[in-house]
Amino acid sequence: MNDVARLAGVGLKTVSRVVNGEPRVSEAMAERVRAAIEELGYSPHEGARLLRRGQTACIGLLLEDVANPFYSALAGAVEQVARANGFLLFTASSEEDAAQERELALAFCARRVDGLVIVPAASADHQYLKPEIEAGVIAVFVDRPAVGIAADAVLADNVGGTRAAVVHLLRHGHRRIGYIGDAAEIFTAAQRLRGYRDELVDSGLPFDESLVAMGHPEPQFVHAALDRMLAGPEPVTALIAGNNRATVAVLRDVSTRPQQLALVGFDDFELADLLNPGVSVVAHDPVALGRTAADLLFRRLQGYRGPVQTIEIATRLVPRGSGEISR
Amino acid sequence: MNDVARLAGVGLKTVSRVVNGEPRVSEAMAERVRAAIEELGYSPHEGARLLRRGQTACIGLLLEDVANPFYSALAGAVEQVARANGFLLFTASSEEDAAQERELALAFCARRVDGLVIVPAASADHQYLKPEIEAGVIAVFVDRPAVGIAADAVLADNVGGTRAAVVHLLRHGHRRIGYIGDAAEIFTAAQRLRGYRDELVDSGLPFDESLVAMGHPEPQFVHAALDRMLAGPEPVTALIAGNNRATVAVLRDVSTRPQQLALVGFDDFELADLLNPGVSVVAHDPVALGRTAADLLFRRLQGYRGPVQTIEIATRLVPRGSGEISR
DNA sequence: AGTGTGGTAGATAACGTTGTCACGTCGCTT
DNA sequence: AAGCGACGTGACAACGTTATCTACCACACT
Repeated sequence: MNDVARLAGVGLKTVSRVVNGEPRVSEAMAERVRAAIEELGYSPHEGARLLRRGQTACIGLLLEDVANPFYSALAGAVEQVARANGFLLFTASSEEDAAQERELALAFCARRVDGLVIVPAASADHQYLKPEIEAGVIAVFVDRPAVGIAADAVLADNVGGTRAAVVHLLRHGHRRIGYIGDAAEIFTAAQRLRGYRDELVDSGLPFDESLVAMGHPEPQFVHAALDRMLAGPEPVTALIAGNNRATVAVLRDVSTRPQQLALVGFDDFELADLLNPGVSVVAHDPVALGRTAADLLFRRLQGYRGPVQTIEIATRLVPRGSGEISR
Repeated sequence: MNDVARLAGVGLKTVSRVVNGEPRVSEAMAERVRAAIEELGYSPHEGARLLRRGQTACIGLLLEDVANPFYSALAGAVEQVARANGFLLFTASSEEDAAQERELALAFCARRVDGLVIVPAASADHQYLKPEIEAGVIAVFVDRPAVGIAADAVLADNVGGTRAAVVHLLRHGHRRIGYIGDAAEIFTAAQRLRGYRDELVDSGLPFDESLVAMGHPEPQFVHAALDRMLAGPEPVTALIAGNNRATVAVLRDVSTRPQQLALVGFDDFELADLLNPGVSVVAHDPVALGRTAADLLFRRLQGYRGPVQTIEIATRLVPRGSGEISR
C-alpha cells in the first residue's frame, strides 16, 4: 500500500479511499491510484483491515465429522448462507471428542471469528464458551443443544420421529420392536430412545430393556445386539435403527441372516429407495437444520437481540417397504 | 494485553514472553502475569499475532460441493492433515462455476492463507492465481489439474480405471458397451471417456459415438440417453457410468425398465454392496487423494522446493455382481 | 477584501501483537 | 577494583490497514 501511494504520488489514505470506493476522491487521483495498484499487483491485506475494524467476517463451523454425509449436507447449507452474507467459513471436526471440540472452538475464537455454529460432541460441557460469548462471539448450536450455558439451538424433532416409527410398526402388527441406537450420552440418541420408549408405553406395551442396544454402531456391536434380540422365545420382528450409520450396519448384518425383519431407520440416506425392499426412514433435513442455524446466527450478527431460542425442525416418516413388512 | 501488563505491573513485552513461553522470564514475574491473565480472561488475538509474523497458519480448501460424499471424504482428509500441522482450514464450494471458484480463491488469498488446495471447476483457467503464487501462496490441485499455470496436482488414474471397466465387461462377453459420463469439459469426465475409447479400440472394437452420452447426470438426461442406447437393432448390453452421481441415476432409471444391464460405475459409494446385484465399481480413494495433496502442500510450506509434480493415485476395480452379468 | 462553505488531500494515531535493542543488576573472573 | 558476560526487563518500532482530524484550495457570498 505504501508502494502504491508512492508510485501514484498520493497519500496513504487516498489509496485506502480508492480501494474502499469511498466518495470525495477526484477522478484523476482515483485513476492514478488504480493504475499504480494494477502495476504493482497490490491486493489489500484482509487481516490487517479486519484487525483495524474489529471484525473478521468469518464464522467457524464445528461438527462431528465432515465426512459423514449427514453433516456434510449440513455444512453445505451453512456455507451457502455464509457466502451469501459475504463471510468465509472455517470448518473443523471434533470427532465426537469433547476435548477436541473445546480446543477447536477456542482456536476459532482466538482467530476472532464473529460467530460459531456448533454440533456439540457427546458429553461436552460448554461453560468454556462463556467468556467468549461475553466477549461478543455469537454461538448457535445445531442438532444437539448446548450444555451448561444458555444458547440458541436448532434441533430435529427426535422424539416425534421415533414415536412415528413405533406407531408405524405397531400398525403393521409388530409387538416386539428392537431399538439399536448410538451411544446413550449423545443427545439425539437419548431423545430418540425416549420417543421409542414413550410411544411403546403410551400404547400399553412394555418397555423391554433387552430389546435396546445403545453404542457406537460398529458392525460387531450391531451383530451382537441382533444375536441377542433374535434369540429366545420372543424374538424381535421389527427394528428401529437410531441413525444412518446404525441403519446401514443393520442392513449389512440382516442381509446375512435368514430372518426377515421389518426396519425403520432414523436419517434418510441416498439409495434408501433402491434397496429391496426400500428402506423406510424417519427423514429429517440436514440442509434445513444448517440453514436455519446459520440464518439465526446472521440475524444475531446483524444486531437482533431477542431471547435465546430453541427451534425444532419437523421429521417425517417416509414409508418405502422395509417398515411395512407385516407380522 | 495492555490491561494484563498494567494489572501485573509489568511491561507489554513481558506479557508477550509469558504467553509465548519464551525463556528468561523469572518465575515470580511469570506467575504474576499468569494470575493477571486468568483474572482478566485475556486470550491473545491471533489475527494481530499473525499480522506481525506474516503467516496465518490457515489453508483454504476449494471444492465443487462439500455435500457430495466424494468431496466431503476428501475434505475430511485435508482437514485432518491441517489439524495435525496446527493449521485451521477454510472451506468453500465453487459449485462447478469458474467465476465463483476464482472469487473464492482470491478471497482466501486476501485473507492471506498460506496455502490452497483446489478441486478446479470445469473450464476454469488458473492464470488468475499467478500473482498470488508469486507472492508466496502454495497451491496444490486435486482430482483435476490446473489450467494455464504449472502447479502440483494429485489425480486419480482415470484412464486406467475405465480401461479396467471395459476389460471387465468384455471378459463377460459384452460387445455393445455404453458410456454415460459427466459433462465433457470436466477433466475427469474426459479422461474416463478416453480410457473407455482407448480400451475399446485397443481391443479391436469400434468406438461408437451413439453409445456415449456426456452431460450433467440429471435423471432426465440419463433417461433419454438410455432410451437411445437401448433402441435399435443393436442395443447396449452393458454400461459404464462415469461418476457416483451418474451411477445412482442409472440405477434408478434401470430399476424401472424390463431389461437387465451389466453395469460398472466409477467412484465407490456406500451401500454399493447391499444392492441386488451389488454394484461393481472402479473405486478410487478420496481420502488418499486429499491426504496426499495436503501432505504435499505442507511439505512445500516447510520449505521443500522440488519441481512441480503430478501424483497419480491408483484406481481398482471392485467386482460385486452388476458387472458380471454375462451376455 | 474578508468570511464561510464544500470538496479534496494527507498526517497521524490507533488496532494487538512481536522483534530489536538498550538498560540495569547481578556474580564471576582477572 | 575493574571488567565482563549472563540474565531479566521494558521502550519502541513495525506489521498493513482505517478513522479522525487538520490543511488546503477554490468559489461564492456578505
